[in-house]
Amino acid sequence: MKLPESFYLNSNVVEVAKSLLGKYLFTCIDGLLTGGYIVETEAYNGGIDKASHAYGNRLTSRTQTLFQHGGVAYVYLCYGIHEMLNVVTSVEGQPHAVLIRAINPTVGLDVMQHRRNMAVVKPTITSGPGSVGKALGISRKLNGISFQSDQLWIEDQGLTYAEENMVAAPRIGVAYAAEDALLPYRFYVKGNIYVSKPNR
DNA sequence: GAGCTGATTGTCT
DNA sequence: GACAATCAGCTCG
Repeated sequence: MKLPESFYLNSNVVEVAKSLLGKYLFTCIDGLLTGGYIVETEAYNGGIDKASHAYGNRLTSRTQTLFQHGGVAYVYLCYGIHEMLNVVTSVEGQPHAVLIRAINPTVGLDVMQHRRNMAVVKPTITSGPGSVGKALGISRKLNGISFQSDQLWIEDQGLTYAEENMVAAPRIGVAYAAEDALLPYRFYVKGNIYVSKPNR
């Protein structure tokens, strides 16, 4: 069953990032179903987070999606190559989002393998935000789409993790964000092979 | 309009 | 471990 709209309206984006661990993310692009459960996320805490694109409530054509109500996708291009998927949360006007950094694939492995041009399936197939985007067929055409749609959605299939199996750590690649780079806004499942950086 | 930078990854040494 | 790939947004002029 799809997560209800209310799940995404929580104004505590850090809480949402943590509770997304173990949730199943699916895409159905060009009629091809792919998905798996989320094992790594990062929270971006709206206008007061120097690591966020919307820091200082900066409103541009790119960031306007972040200001929408929770439950839509924010997809953007990084380094000119990688399409990254975020889950927009909280109420309209609060640019909160959760970056999906890694999933444990369960459905459509052959499709993902083809999209990634991999001769053999390796854990890197969905490890890291750029890899997740590519494997799931995410493109900027999905920017602003609802997580209640039939192209992109998240399900709760009853998978949960105990506190000791979830790790909170500083985010990746945000050194420019000064003191905000140290915040423990990255969450991952301890020991899962799809987590993008070494488990500690 | 030029110049720089980034929520990264794959490849080559 | 270094670095190229490649483009949108931001800052200045």
